[in-house]
Amino acid sequence: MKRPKSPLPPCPSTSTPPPPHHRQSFTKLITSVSTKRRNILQNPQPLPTSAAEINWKPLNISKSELYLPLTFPTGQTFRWKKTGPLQYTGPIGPHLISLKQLEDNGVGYFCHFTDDEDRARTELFDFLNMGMSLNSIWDEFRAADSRFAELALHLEGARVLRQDPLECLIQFICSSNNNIQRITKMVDFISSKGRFLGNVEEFEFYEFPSIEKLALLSEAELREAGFGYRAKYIVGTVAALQSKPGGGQEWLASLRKLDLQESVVGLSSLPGVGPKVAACIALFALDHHHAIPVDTHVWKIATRYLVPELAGTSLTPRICSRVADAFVSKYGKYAGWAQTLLFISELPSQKAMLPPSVWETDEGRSSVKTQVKSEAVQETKGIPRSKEN
DNA sequence: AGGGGACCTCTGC
DNA sequence: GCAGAGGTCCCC
Repeated sequence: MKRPKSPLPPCPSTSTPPPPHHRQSFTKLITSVSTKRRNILQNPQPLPTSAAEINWKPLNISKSELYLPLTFPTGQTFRWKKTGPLQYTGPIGPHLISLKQLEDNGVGYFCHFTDDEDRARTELFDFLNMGMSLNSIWDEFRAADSRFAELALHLEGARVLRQDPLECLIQFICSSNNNIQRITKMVDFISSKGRFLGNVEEFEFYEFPSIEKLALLSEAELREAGFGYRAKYIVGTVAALQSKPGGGQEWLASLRKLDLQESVVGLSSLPGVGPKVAACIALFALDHHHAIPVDTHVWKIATRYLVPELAGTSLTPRICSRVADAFVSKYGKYAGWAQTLLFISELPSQKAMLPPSVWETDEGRSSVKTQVKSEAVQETKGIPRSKEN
């Protein structure tokens, strides 16, 4: 087993489990229609999505283990939407779940649409990687790197999710040389081919389409939808998956059992998957916690702090793997989790809220020209983070 | 092996 | 206009 035994408390039993009929009636208020009917759904019913109406069930997890604004809108997944203050909603398999940062230093969840609440909770725990203790992992990073320790003070709770491999693969093929807004639009388009789950706020949510459903997409249709040259990658990758024994799903799942390098070799055989995308899938979906997605931000960090001797060279696969090795040497077997925090700290939205003291160079300081009014900035205003008080 | 350019589209300066 | 967006592919 790659995943260590849970250092966190097991599934918290909700203190006051609502009677089954409660859940049932509540769920019925949610608009949920079959795929066949969804195109006649012109005026979705108003939905009970305001925080006051939702009976949040507690997850026994502190803000330092999971802080939603640093976990969901920071580029790991493009399927989750901000549906309220400190609140995010997204599909996990056939379930539609909202999460909210609660005032009492915890996180609440609510299953909008599921036929099996217990199973939904189990899959939520899995998706949130609850078996991993962010605090323990970060303790090692803090000990190894004072700069990480400084950043960690301000970016508590930036967690790595455990996503479905197929969803992750398709999302990150879309991500190449692309911006978040457009990636989201593309992922939404693909998602809309799956089974409709329901609306929350202005968003429609869908189960991610199966490989069989994805295979119905043509390159022309994807180009029409604005995928550009990535259209042929999607079509090619879906075809490659279908050609695997068992139809691809099995093959993807098997990558979790291989070591990182074998996984990356397998993934890289798919069109549109290079070293960066492969590392993202390995880290965000395949339990390879030391995978290092080396993108432009990480490359900057690496040449500034970690491997200055590589500054000026270009990001070839070989150099890419040297950078990854340097990360693993410094941070150890969960190095990918360190990369995630460092990446987030480079996002303009997050950089704007870090004190200048964490930038050791003038270059870093001057790169933040204006205060960016980001989601996370605003969220942080909502519930002040203790370290900044 | 590794540098260089093309590739879709959209946003921000 | 033109670079840049959490790159990849192809060619030399």
